[in-house]
Amino acid sequence: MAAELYERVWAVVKRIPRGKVATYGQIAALVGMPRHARQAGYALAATPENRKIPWHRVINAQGKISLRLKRWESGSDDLQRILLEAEGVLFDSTGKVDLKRFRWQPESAPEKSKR
DNA sequence: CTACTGACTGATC
DNA sequence: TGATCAGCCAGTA
Repeated sequence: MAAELYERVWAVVKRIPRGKVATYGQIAALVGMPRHARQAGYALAATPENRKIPWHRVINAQGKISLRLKRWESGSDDLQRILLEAEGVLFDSTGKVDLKRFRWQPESAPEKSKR
């Protein structure tokens, strides 16, 4: 079952150091799914609270909070954003994170060479 | 098996 | 910067 992949995703997410963030595509690639960003998101969506997973450190490639912003509970605008700011991740005027500075770059994921 | 939807991504306008 | 289009995979109806 894909549940194993989920656990793998969570494991990767847990490896994200405080004050850093990672994109879905990045996580997906780390777990062995180069083009499964969506599924990576699925895994995060299925992340059980009891797992203590810093899911808020996982954002989209645009450096913005995803979640399709469709069902945020009244009152809590951007919980994810608050949590990230609390860890040192800053957002710009457009509400985006400076991936150039806060993107988590795992050793196993050489992300050099200008794209 | 086909169709639709979904925490996405990258390119283009 | 922001919106739109198409591509990708998986789960569910």
